[in-house]
Amino acid sequence: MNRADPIKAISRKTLHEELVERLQSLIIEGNLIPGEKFPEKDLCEKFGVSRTPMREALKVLAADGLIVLEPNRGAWVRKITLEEIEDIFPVLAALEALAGELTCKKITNDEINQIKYYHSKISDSFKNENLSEYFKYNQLIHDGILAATRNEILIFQHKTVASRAQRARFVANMSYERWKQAMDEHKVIMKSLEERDCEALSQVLKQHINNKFVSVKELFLKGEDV
Amino acid sequence: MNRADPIKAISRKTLHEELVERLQSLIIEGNLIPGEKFPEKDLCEKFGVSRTPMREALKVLAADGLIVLEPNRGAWVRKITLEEIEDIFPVLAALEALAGELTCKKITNDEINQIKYYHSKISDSFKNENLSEYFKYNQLIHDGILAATRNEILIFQHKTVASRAQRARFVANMSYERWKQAMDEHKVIMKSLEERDCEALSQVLKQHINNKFVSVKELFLKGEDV
DNA sequence: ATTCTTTATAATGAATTCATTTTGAAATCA
DNA sequence: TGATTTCAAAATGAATTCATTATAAAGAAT
Repeated sequence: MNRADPIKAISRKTLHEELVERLQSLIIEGNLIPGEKFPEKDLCEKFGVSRTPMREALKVLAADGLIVLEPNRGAWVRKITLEEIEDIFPVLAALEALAGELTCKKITNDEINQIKYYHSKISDSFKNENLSEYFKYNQLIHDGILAATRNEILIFQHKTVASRAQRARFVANMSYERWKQAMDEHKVIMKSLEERDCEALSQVLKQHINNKFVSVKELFLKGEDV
Repeated sequence: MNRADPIKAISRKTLHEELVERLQSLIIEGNLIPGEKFPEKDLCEKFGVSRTPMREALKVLAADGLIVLEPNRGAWVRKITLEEIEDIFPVLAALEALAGELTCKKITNDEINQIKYYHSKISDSFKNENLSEYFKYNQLIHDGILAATRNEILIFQHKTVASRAQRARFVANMSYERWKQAMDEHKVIMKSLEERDCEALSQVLKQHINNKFVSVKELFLKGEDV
């Protein structure tokens, strides 16, 4: 599949695919409460589908680890524990480090320019203290780096692990200090990318995740909910 | 969940769970031919189940990337390409490297002794040129190292990626030279583990995968089937 | 003969139905 | 009062049924 190919195949979606996506968003964005049981019937009524495609979707989400299915007992959104956070971030850091190495070797100048644009936007949002804009461009930058690795397996695994991290509501919170730190890290990310310094990029991406790890863990211990 | 806990919860399995496991084995062991279509009806008859649980299982396998589902067209075992092999192994190497780091810090003496036992068995199987025994104990050693990381996310992601690698039949083939090289690597793995040298263990596990990568790639290019 | 329609068959998508298990409230007993 | 048992209602597991889409063979047209 050529990335530059402007013609994309028309993707026809089955109900269960649609449901997987919608439910994933609901869970990641925290609209379904962890630990709370949700009966199939209610979900089916909300989405206006029968139980068959809904149950298919639930199996997929369970395989991804977003929900827990107990035979004959039903589905729960998986609770986030400190232990899970401590498991997730080192794996995410390792995947980001690899992404840094690979991206450097594969990224095109056009792609670097695109990310430079996002970087300028993210600087603006920091100056304007616009947090939701920050998250938007942060996501675009990191997705851009991942896509440039040209490694479908890495992209897929990263997405899976990142979505589990995302569920910690704390990921979307930041102290001003952490925000400032993150901006400094982003500067180093951009610099390493432009210089195509693989080692440096790999290291700073890993450090970026590890610093976020520290920040998320602090917020989790303070909040102690989710 | 405590690993040492001798009492395991009785696991009642639903049909679809059973099917996922059985189909996974069939695919990984190469009993279902990549690229070949398999109609639901045939599978249902073979396993003696109705379409409902079978279809649930297929969705899960598709989410794991073992099969491809096209709406209204059915299911295929995903073909392995050179590109996929080249994507898989670097990710696997990164995960193994992380496993090495973590294991060193967490592994108990009992667990090291258990792995030492497997190592003695694997040396025997090399001497006796018993390849299937070699693979058996190789699997046990690597599973033991993963389990000792105590990182459920890492264990899960590693399993997913490793199962995709496993599908390359070539993984289960080895030249005598490669086998000898692998045995040398195993010696270094054991030494690093006993000395709890994190850095060394991480490096040798990564190298172990990268050398396997080279060997698998060669066999793939020679064979050019699957 | 080759290509294009047409149409019957088969396969998949999704809703419904039936069977089994869980759940929780009412009834019973200590 | 509190614990245990019983049983009806609700939820889930799985099979069946119905609807829609793909497939491929037969016939028509060039």
